[in-house]
Amino acid sequence: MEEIMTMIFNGINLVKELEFSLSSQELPESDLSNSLGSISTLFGDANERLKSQLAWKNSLAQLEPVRMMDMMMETEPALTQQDHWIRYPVMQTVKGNDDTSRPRHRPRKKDIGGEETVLMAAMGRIEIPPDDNYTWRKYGQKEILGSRFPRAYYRCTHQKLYKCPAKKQVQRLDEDPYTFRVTYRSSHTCHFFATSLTSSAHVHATTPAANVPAVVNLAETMIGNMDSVVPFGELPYFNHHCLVPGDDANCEDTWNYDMSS
DNA sequence: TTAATTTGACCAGA
DNA sequence: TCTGGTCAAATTAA
Repeated sequence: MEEIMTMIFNGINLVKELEFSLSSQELPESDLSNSLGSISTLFGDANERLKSQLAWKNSLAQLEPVRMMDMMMETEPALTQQDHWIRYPVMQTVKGNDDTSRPRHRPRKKDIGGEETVLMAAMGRIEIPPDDNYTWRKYGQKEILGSRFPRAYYRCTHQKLYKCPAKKQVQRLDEDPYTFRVTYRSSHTCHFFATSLTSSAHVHATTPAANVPAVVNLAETMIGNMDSVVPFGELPYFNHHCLVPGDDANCEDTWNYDMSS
């Protein structure tokens, strides 16, 4: 983090130098271009490093939320709960729901299948939840009774193309505007992820929590394409076994973390 | 031009 | 009848 702060301060110094040069009108256009390029590169690099750092912490937390929380509390016990969420975005499962009762004309939440609600911290003090490595398309927003913030409704971008039923709702918490309650409904069947198509081929199907894609995607960001590093079969994968095709209610979903198989 | 977002209306369940 | 979830036309962004 210190390195990132140093980069930011260096960028600020460059801006100040540029400002001074402009005010004294002693800067040729070629130097102006170089100066702007340096500033842009410096802030861009700092931003990228920051994003990588946050994504890394986020993905670790998604793998083992409880253990990660314990580890972080051990190392920084003085942090408040809110500071903790802001600094280390953590995904916490709140509840599950597999109610699949009563068919209706228009598919409603109880028809769609599995439901999982997680709490996700904003990436810093901004009003958007962290990326979960899927591409979503917003299809609605509603003011919710008793809530200060509206609820946003998203469906998978690939809904039409691949008939992917995945949906999610995002709601900011009244008590903590920097925390989002994200409710995932139905699993992705599109098998594609926002930024990594190559790695997605290794994942047989997807789950709402999307843990593995996040890790694979992050690893690719850090060390390049996983194809050249991790042989197929050594990645954890998701089994989606249906007795009746299309009948999610009677499917068996399991993660296989056994690297020896 | 295409894709995504916004937003008011509509629908279904409680 | 109220509320939450979805639709779809209009608008905006890329």
